[in-house]
Amino acid sequence: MLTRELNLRQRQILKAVIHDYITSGEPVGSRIIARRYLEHLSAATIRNVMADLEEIGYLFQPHTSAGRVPTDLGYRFYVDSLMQRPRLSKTEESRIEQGIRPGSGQPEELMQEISRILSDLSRYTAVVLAPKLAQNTWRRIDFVHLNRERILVVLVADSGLVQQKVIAIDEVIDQPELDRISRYLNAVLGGVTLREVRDRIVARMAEERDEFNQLMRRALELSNKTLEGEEGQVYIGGAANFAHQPEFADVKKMKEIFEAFEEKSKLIKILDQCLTREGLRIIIGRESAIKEMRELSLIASPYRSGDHVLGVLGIVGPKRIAYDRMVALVDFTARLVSKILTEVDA
Amino acid sequence: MLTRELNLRQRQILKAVIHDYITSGEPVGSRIIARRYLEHLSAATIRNVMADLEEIGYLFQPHTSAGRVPTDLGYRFYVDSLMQRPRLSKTEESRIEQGIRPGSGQPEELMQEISRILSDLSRYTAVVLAPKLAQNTWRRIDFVHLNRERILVVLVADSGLVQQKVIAIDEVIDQPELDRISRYLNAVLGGVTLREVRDRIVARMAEERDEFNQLMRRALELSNKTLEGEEGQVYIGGAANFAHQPEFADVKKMKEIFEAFEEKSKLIKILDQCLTREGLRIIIGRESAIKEMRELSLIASPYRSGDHVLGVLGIVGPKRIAYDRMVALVDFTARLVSKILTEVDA
DNA sequence: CTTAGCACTCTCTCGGTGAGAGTGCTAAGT
DNA sequence: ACTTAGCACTCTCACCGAGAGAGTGCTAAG
Repeated sequence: MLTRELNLRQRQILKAVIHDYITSGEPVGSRIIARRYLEHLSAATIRNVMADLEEIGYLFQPHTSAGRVPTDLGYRFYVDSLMQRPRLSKTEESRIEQGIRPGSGQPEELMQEISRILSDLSRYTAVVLAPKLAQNTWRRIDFVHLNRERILVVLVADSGLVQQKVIAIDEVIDQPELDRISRYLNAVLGGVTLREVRDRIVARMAEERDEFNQLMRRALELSNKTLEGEEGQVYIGGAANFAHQPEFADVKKMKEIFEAFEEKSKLIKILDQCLTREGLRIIIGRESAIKEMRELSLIASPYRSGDHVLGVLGIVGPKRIAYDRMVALVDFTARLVSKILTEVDA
Repeated sequence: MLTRELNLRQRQILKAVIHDYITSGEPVGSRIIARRYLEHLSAATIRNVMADLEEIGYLFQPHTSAGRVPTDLGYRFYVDSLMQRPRLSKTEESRIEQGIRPGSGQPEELMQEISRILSDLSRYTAVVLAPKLAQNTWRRIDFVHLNRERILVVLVADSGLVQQKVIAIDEVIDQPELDRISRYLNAVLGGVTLREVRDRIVARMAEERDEFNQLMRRALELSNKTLEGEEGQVYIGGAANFAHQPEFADVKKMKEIFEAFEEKSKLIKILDQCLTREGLRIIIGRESAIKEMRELSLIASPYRSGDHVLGVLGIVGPKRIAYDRMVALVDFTARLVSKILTEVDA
């Protein structure tokens, strides 16, 4: 497949087909392209080119006498080589800025706000992967003794976010001892993940050959318990927007999609992939290897606090989504969120 | 309307119509009733009775040559006077008991588990209204100083649930002072809501004529801030189950419903009504005064910790839901959750 | 009071038909 | 050599009408 060997005319026509299909949702014929996009050419000429594009695998014909529809490959070429990246309007930018203001510093609120504003502005479905305890870098840790077996761990991230977790312990540790442990941990903390803290403790224990230092041992145990068994959390906004889309008018398809959204584990798997990479990513249809995403596209970008990637935010929509606008939207939002989480508050 | 003046035969026939409609989803004719439910009567006789029931307003005919469908009033009479209350099977009971085990003591988990098990077993949509800070009675309160303006409030309920909230304060309060305040509040706490604590402080301030006692003043302020601006939280499980239902095959209706679920405020409003009342409640179709619920029924029951009603759990489904089974399911679950939240853990 | 019989009404399914859209191919034009 | 007009062909979709099926209300007889 000579993906990058398209000549100007082929590129123009592919672009036109995709644009038209994105707005209309109906297979687009040569006539429409000739009239609406390339007036100096006749329908017959365009037909020839379209036949070529179909052969390369960029277009597809649902049936003999229908127009053409882009394939996954066609969209891929479009987003990689054809698409321009428009900016959002000032109005939209300020709507986002207004919409995302984490008052309390609790991640839940921030995630809700992000998913809300993304789904409102896109009219599609927003997905946000929350920061994980393991991923985040922390400024402070506190332990609150709840009862004999349970302790509440309070973590304040460098970004100002506050996360909590209840952990179960085997031995009784009283509050003064907990305070000592947190003082000890806090001394090591600062711009560092909990995993790194653990490693440092282990290193220090080795170095000091003091394997039975109770304080260190307990600090290690509490850190472990805190990191233990954490699964990603996804916030979904505007799932109902799928009902707008004519291509999901079929109830079976709708059901499939809604079930996929409820069974969040698959979604987390895809989003996790975006977590490792830097920058915005687009996953089109079958590219995702997940059955339910066959007919969907994901536009997602990681967000950071400082240099640490914390989570992912994005939009899920039909493959005929307005990629250019959505890229602008997701990109702007991710940058804004990163900025908010990076500016350390007093 | 002489609602309770139905004779035996009318009751039998109404019950038969409702049972058949609930399982089949199709308008039921006199023939079917005669064959399947009341073999000693002829279709013609049943037709006469059905005509009567239609006149009273319990049945309705979609068109001249269709069978009958129950009206909201018909369902209402059924659940009030006709329905028996079966027990769940042992298998189901133990599935629920297995499914609801709040490990961490964080309400989120418990709510998730409840909504999951309810939607799994009912094959409809589960709704759970989370406990509110204001409603709950507390065993302990702690404050963790986060930074200049923010404090984390940690509340341990009598039920063992742990809830947190970040509040913003105007004046700087350091950790030792926060500890003093929490000691003071803890002394008043125990089987009591935060609102009552506030009232007691106010009373004591009045009594001691010591309006400028800083400790009390600050304790009061922190309690106020904690209660401030709390909105109900709803957990929804199995929304995709609506797609099973033939009556929502119409995409427009589906969309309406999904949007209603996303816009949770309306749902909260309905559930709040169930919060005040004791015991299980059934709301059928237009009884709810909320447009989106027109075609839906809600079966909900409050759950308690000790004598305090904390929240509500229930099931939303089409009006032709299997009321008897759902009532058993919701009732059992509410009792179980109440039991879990009442048994004080060590 | 119950029931059999009957005419009537309404819906739903199915096959057929024709309009419309779009194509590929061929041959002529530039 | 590329472009375009013309044309036959294919496929879908909306529409129509007929007929089966289901259920009713009414009447008259048991």
